[in-house]
This record gives sequence, C-alpha cells and structure tokens, in this order.
Amino acid sequence: MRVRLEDVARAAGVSPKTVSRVLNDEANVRGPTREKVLAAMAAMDYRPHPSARSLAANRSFLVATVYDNPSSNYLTEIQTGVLDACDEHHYSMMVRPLHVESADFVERIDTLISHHRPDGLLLTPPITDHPQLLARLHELDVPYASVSPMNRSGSIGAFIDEPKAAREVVGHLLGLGHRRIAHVTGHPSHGATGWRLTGYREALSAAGIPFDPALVVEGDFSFSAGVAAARQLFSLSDRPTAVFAANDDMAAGVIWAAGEHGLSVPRDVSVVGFDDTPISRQIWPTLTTIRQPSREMGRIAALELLAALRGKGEGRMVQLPYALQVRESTAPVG
Amino acid sequence: MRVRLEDVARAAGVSPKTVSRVLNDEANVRGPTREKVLAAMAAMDYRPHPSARSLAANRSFLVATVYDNPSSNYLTEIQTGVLDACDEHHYSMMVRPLHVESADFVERIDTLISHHRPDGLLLTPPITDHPQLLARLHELDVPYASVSPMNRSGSIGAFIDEPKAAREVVGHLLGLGHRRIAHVTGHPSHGATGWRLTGYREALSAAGIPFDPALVVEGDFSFSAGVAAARQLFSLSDRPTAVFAANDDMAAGVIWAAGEHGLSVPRDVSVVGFDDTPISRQIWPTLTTIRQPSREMGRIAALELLAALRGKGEGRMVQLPYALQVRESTAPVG
DNA sequence: ATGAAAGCGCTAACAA
DNA sequence: TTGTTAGCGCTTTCAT
Repeated sequence: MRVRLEDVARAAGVSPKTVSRVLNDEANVRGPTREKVLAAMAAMDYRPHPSARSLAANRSFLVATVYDNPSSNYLTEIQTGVLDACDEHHYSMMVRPLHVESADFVERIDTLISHHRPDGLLLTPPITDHPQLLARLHELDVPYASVSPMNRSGSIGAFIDEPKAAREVVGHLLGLGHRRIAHVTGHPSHGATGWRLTGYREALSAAGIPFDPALVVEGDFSFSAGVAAARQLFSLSDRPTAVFAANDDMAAGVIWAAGEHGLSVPRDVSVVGFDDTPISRQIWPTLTTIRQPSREMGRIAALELLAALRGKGEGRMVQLPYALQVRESTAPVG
Repeated sequence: MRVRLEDVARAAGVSPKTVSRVLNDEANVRGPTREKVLAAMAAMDYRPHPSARSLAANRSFLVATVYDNPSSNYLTEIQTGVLDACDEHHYSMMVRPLHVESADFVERIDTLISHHRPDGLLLTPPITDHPQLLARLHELDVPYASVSPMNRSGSIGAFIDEPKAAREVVGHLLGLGHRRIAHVTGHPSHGATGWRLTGYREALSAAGIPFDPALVVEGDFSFSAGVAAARQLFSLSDRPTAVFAANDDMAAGVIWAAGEHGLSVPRDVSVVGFDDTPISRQIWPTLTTIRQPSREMGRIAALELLAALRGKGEGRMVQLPYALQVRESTAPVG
C-alpha cells in the first residue's frame, strides 16, 4: 500500500498537521521537529498525493503554457525552460496550443481554466498582447507571466532589449560597409515586429542613412514570407546589398530566394536573421543572427510566476541578455 | 460559489451518485433520467473538479508524453496529436523530456509516476525500446502506447511501414537512373535506422545492384552528421550520384556539404530524406522525402492508450499510411 | 509550537 | 435502476 501523510506522522511521532506544515514549508515548526519529520519522510519514501493536496488546499499546483503555433523550435525551448522551473518547485505543467485569431479564443481559455484549474498561466507571443484575454484573466483573478510581451508594465515575465539587439545586428552590417540595407518585418500582431523595425530605423538613422520605404517589406515570420519579400527586393533596380530579416526562418527564405535569383550569399548580398534557432546552422551559408535565450526566458518567466503564486515577492519583469552570432552569411560589401 | 455535483443532483431531483453515473457514462441510468441530469448540468454550467474526481476514483485522467529530444518539429507534431486525442476524452497531458542515456533514466520515470500518477504513458523513439523501462512499466502495471516502436508485438500505438517507405524513396532514385546510391544511417538506438537501411538494401537488391559497404555511412539524425557523412562520400573516387539520408535534417546536411564541395543539387547529385519536416521545404533545393503523418501517429497512439485505459477494447497497434513527396532535390542521373 | 476535528468534491461499495 | 454511506489523502479552521 502507498505511504500516506498519516503514516509519516505516526512514524515521526507527531500529528498529521505537523507533517503537513513541514511539507508546505510553513512556519511554526521547531528545528528538531522538522528534522524528525523530514527523516521519516525520506525513510519511507513518502510522496504526497497531488489530487488530495489540490482538493484540500484548493490549488492545483499546475501551470498552463499557452501558445499560438510559433516556430516549434522556439516553442520547444520555451517549454523546456518552463518545465525546468516547474520541476524545481514541484509544480506540473500542461501545454495548450490555441489560435488567437479564432472567434472563441478567450472562451477556450475560459474552458481550460474551469476544466483544469491551473494556478497560473504562462503566455507566449502573440497571446501576451491580447487585450480581451488579459482583461478576462484579471477578472478571473488568474495570475500569469509573459515572455516578451509588448506591454511590460503591469505584467511579470522575461524579455530582452529587442530594439537594441536589432540595432546591433544592423550595426554589424553597417560595419561591413553596407549602406543599402533592407528589412523584412514580422507579423504585425507580434511586439517583436515593431521593436525590430524600430531598431533597424534607429541604426540607419544613427549612421546618417535616410530611410527608404522601398527597402522595408512586410512579412509574417514564415519561410515563404522571406522568399516572397526577397523576390520583391531582388527585383529592385537598385538592389540592397544586405537584408535584415526579422527572424531566422525568413532569413532562410531570403537566402533561398537569393539562390533562385543567381545571387551568392554573402558575396552578392549579406543576410542576417534574429533568434538563433537551429535553422541558422542548418542552411548554407550559416546565418549571422541574434541569439535569444528562449529556454532561459521560459524558465525565468515561470519562476517569477511561481514566486507570485506563492506570494513570495510580487513577481518581476526580468531583462535577459542577447548575443550577436556572427556566421557566414555576412561579408563586407562587394 | 462553484457549482458542485451535489447542486446538480438537487436541481435534477436525483441523488449525487446518479449524476456521477451520467458524468462517467456508466450504465444503469434510464434515458429520461440521463436527459434530466444532462439538462441540469448544462443549465448550471457544471464542471467537475478534477482533483476530487481523481482522489475518489483513484485515477488521474492524466497522460504523460515522454521523449528524448528528437527534433522539435517531430516532437511538436506528436505532442499536438496526443493533445487532440486527450481533449476529445477530457484527459489532460503532461510532457517530460528525458535522456535515455543517463544513468537514472528509469528512476526518473519512476519519480514521474509516483509524483504525478499518470494513468498511462505515451512513448516516442528511442524511449519506446528501452528494455529496462518497459520491464519497469509492466512491473508497476502502468499502461503505455508507443509511436514507431522497434518491437511492435505486445505493445499498442501507431507506426508506418518504414522498410516499404524506404524502398519507395530509393525506388524513386532508381527510376531516375541512379545506380550508385549512398545511404546515411540514423542513430543506432532508433528502430527507424534499421528499417530504413533494410529498405535501402532491399530496393538495391531488387534492382540487381550489388551492395557496396563504402556507400553506407553511419550518422545520428543530426544535421552535422549529414555534413560529415557527405564529406566522406563526396571524397570517394567513384562518387555516388544520389544520397538517401535517413532523415531530413541529415539530408539538409548532405545538401549543405554538396555546396561546400562545389556540387550542384540535383544536377551533380540527387538527395532524398525521410520525415517531411518543415526543413524539407526550407532549404534550396527543396527536398524529396517521405511524408510521415507524425501528428496523426501521436493522436492515434494516444487514442489507443485511452481505449486501453477505459478497458474498451484492448488497444491496438495501428498502421498508418506514408507518402512519397517528390520535390526539387532529385533529377535523372547526369 | 502543536494537535483535533471537520471537511474539500467526488466515487466505490453496498443496499434497496 | 437508483440511493445511502463511507471514505479517497490531504489541509483548513480553531483549539490548546
């Protein structure tokens, strides 16, 4: 038969409530008493029953990670980080793919909450910035943490300085002598899209290069959007010598389209991406990009959520470092 | 306050146990009674409390998907399929990344089981074929389903006819006139590695082409293994005119290495992969490969697991169809 | 600082 | 076919 809390109490010669106190790190247990209980737990290999705990305490010890189909590489990284944090604190995690665009989006999260009763949610872009959802979560008083939300004030989670990172990667191109630098933007619903465009414009401006709208093409973070944007850019009479794509998938698309147009990367055109997903090392030439610590961002965001759940500290919005990864897709302007 | 089962019972004018019966689709409830209860549930928007259910019924309504870091694309697909199935049956799902090679692998699953008490596990390669784990699961009497296990007898889940699929993709190369066809194998711990090699050998044999060990190079499913294998193959005095890589990532590596060697794909060498992950459409040229219905495999395997859990049917090992995807990385031999 | 009693919301076993 | 009675294993009061 399973070892129950009552058995531990008997073995340690204390009441069940005292064992419960030790289990939940509550105050009002003297050192020696705590030791005794801990020893008994270890000796008997005691594992609290999650459902019994949840039922009595009215908490699920469950965090739900909610996403709308970003790249699976990004998602897996975030997920792994969140799991790391949950493991550290004996929480469990569930995942929930959703479509922000669908009419019943908020309703589905409602259902998720009433069905599984997670203690908190972990949101990833673009779900981080869905006004109705956030309003509903406040209404239901369900805590949440966000990874890279557009609006950082009033929420907890993790982020990097995206405009600065974008300035840096464009600065790398400027340093190589490029002056006609194009930009392929991301999907408008993502905060990253605006930040990366801002960084691009700021970098050009700082270098005294006038902004040319013809060099900015709208994309959506997909490989095929990169291909389409590049076809347009490479058809310009005054072709750009470098392209900053708002993520790696689109950068891969740009490189693909360069091949199609008989252009060699980086000899004829330099290309940079953003995110440092595996694809940046799986294409030829390998991609110069910004490394974003996705796994750590998931972990930190989850840790802040858990801190908020336990009332220890209010939960913070933490800035994490990025790093420019110079690889083979960039070279001095020809 | 929340609506409880007792409230529904009162509203419907029946006993709590009857509501419970309706909730769990049990027999011995007359049609009209059932209707009345269902109506009351709907009217009150009743949601059973998962922990209370689990505690009383001694089941968690939880399935754990266990994996060892296959490609995130593959993983996400499987995960989404499993989630689809779990949603259909009001189960929840947790995910657990693990390292098969680590010394405490089985112990970690032990911990997972005693901690979260999943009703069943869903295993993905190569975890599907870890003898000690399977023995332990039988010992603990924890049901599981497998996706593409090496040994199908005695387990439930989903699979495709891998040797046949490999024969077909190699047959495609033979049909283009290729005779010197190389093969880059996968990681030895995966069943797929053996099956794909077998299919390769059978296809050659059927075409009357003698097996040449120099044309088979060991890989491990990673992009860089594809690069390394291709460097070796392209250095042979009698270079192969086509390469069958055991998965898409390695095929991408082969194409990358072809560029490095100044070889044009498919003009100088044709390349085929296996799996049809997104990378097959994100490289240039796009990759001819075998489409494996990963998401559906996850879903079907999970459905069979759930069927086994509910005792309805014993759970089956289901074969799913694959499809050859001809793209731009293959051409008639030059 | 510790313990006793009373549930949390549901289902199993048994009864009717 | 339906209802009654006891818990499931833990945490909450509220005592002491």
